[in-house]
Amino acid sequence: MRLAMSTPSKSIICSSEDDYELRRGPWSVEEDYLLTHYIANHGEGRWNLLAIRSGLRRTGKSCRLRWLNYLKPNVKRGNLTSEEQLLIFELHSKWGNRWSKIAQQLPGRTDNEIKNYWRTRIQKQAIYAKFEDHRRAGFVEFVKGLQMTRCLHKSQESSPSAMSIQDQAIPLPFDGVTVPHYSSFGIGTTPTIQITCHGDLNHLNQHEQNSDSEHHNSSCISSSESANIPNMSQPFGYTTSQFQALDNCDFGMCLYDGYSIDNNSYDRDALNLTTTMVAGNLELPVFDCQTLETNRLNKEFASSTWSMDEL
DNA sequence: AATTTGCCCAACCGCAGTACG
DNA sequence: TCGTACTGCGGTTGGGCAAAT
Repeated sequence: MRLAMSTPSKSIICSSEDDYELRRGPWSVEEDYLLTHYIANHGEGRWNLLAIRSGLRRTGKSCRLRWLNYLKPNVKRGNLTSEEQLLIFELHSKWGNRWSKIAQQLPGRTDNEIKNYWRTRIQKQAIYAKFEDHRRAGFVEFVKGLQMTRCLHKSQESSPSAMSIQDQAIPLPFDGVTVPHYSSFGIGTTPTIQITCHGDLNHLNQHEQNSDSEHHNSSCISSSESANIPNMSQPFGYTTSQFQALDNCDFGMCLYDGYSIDNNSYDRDALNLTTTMVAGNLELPVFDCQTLETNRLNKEFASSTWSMDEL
């Protein structure tokens, strides 16, 4: 048995002594057609047999993977929705790297896709923040904390005269952050988006007090709201500079009824995002965390205004 | 404009579990 | 009961592409 790089379509051809060549690498259109056609006529399963009878010079495993991850009709293409992302967070905190199990809860999504999503977008961020064990209790809150940090940066960007909060050790109110009731929104209903956070938000208040008064309402957290909040806990102790790096995660869109709402494009008048204090809890919007290029998002943030008034 | 860098994702690999003769 | 083949899962790799330099 030998391995050789084949020139056509850069695929690798594995040639055995009996001159039977196994193709590897990217699938061609013809191969896709052969596989789809065969399965349409004979059904799935018996992958090794399928690989032989269909005329594909692929292993059964390769055929199965291609079918399940790409060719199967119900496979969804494109970016994960906000709802799917949050569901992944929740399920991963519950089950860990059980990708196939998680994928079962996301119709049309493959374990491979979810795994890739996690690795490229979430795990990377967690490692950067030295939060390597994402199965540890609180990782979901960590992820949501990223969302909140986005909100803080948002407020900063919308208040040009505000004091810089970079490099200040600002404790983030992770504990008690709860999932918003996104799943209960009905089409056509007015959602109340909630994030609850326990603790002292006076540092945020201080930041606000240093802001120009005309931008005073631009923060996600108003002074009045943070006035009587009990002491803050600091479960992870991230500095804002850490989170600014984490900020590269694409938390740039407001979750609304399961749809991603671009900061610039949604109809703000149509939104009724209530921000209320309930027993020391503060409600904040939830952000999408994927799908758009980081730089583009940053530009969008920089150019958009997103004040409490608008909310 | 050319080159480098980093990201994303399709595909591969190895292992474990299951089915079957 | 055992051995083999098949299937499924999770981890890893590498190519393509776009952004950055």
